[in-house]
Amino acid sequence: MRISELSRSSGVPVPTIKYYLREGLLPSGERTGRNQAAYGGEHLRRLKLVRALVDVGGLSIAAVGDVIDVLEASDVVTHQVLGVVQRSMGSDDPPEADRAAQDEVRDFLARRGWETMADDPAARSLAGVVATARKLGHHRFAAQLDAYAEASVGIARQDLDYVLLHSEVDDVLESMVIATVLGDAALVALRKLAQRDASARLLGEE
Amino acid sequence: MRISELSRSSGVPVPTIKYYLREGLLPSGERTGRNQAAYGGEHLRRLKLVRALVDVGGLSIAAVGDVIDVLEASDVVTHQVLGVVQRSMGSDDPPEADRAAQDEVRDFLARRGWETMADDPAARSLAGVVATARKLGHHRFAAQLDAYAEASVGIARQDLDYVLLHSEVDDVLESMVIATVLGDAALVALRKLAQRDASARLLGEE
DNA sequence: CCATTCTGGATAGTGACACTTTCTACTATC
DNA sequence: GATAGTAGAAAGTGTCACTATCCAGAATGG
Repeated sequence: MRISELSRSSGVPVPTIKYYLREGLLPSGERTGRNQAAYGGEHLRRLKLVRALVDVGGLSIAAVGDVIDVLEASDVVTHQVLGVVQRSMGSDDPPEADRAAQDEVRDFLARRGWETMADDPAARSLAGVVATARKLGHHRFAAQLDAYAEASVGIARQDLDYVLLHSEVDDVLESMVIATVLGDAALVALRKLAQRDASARLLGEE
Repeated sequence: MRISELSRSSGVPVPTIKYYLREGLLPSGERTGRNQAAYGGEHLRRLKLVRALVDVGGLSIAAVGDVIDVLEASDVVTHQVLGVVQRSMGSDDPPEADRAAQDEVRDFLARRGWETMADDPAARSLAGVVATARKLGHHRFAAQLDAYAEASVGIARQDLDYVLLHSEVDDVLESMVIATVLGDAALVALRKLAQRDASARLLGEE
């Protein structure tokens, strides 16, 4: 497969593929001459993954690069990939949390038995969210966290089941990346639909 | 309050405040002279809201403008604000869904009794997610939707409760905006924490 | 054989975005 | 009366994700 066919079957313009090659998001094709190279199914597959991460996951090109690096490192454990993917998906630098917000999040983590995750980036961005809520006068927002967490636990169990179910079929690591990124997008969309449904029922249509 | 004090108490640089004024994100202060204006608490409050939408919600300046416009329109109903906020938060243009993905989402909506929301942007982006999953070889991803939806319904109920609870205290519309945007960020962070917890339990630490 | 199309690789340019900088002509304050 | 601050306008900046242009050489169709 030459680059034009790769472009045709992926829908990604040739110059963009070249750009991804330059950025190390795609391995270079097998050289068959001074200015000729052949690409295979793995390239197509990788290209689709990159586009999914960018288009659906909203990852920057640099973040996709980090994910790819982890996928290609051979000595990486499943549990670690999750961390890298999650970090790549996180916001660049969450607003800093003041003491009160940090305390609320610390208490919350303690209630759930999640104390060990206090310095996880996700916990920090959670503290940032709570701090922002407080600055906006929404001091009771933190009380929502328990309900959100309850739902999240159910979702996470689903996520794990899904990944483990696919562990024979495919590359587990890639499945984990895909499930994490697509799951996020799906969940956000579904929350919107559920909100609109609830809102329509309680507050009346339009 | 002059602009420098507004800057100091919000942490937003003066030139940025001027930029927001130009973009209509902030109403102009009350003129007290040819080149002097006074800003009040409502300006500070608005400024904090703008920063929350940008920093936590990841909204573009244009999207924040749309939200502000709706908040300032007096004849708007609660249920409509939700739609505008949700649209402002959505990705610009989700990947197009092929027939198979559309069918799966249609079936899913029918199972939930959500047929009426088939042309909601959130439903479209959901179809885009499913289509992307299929392109990546994850045909069973759509089966996850029911579990996600179940969790989303619980979350949405929480969200509504929260907004209605605050309907006396504050501006309901603003509460809705804040709860929707911050809730999204909180939920995404919590899913990560829950995933890491589940992953640590099932797959072993580190 | 030869005109046209395509190739990998390098370099430079583009458009959107969210600010920043700089400017001018004033005004407030010490 | 020197210094700092102000509104408003215009131009500039840095980042990002491409996109365009070149080039020498290779593939392909007639």
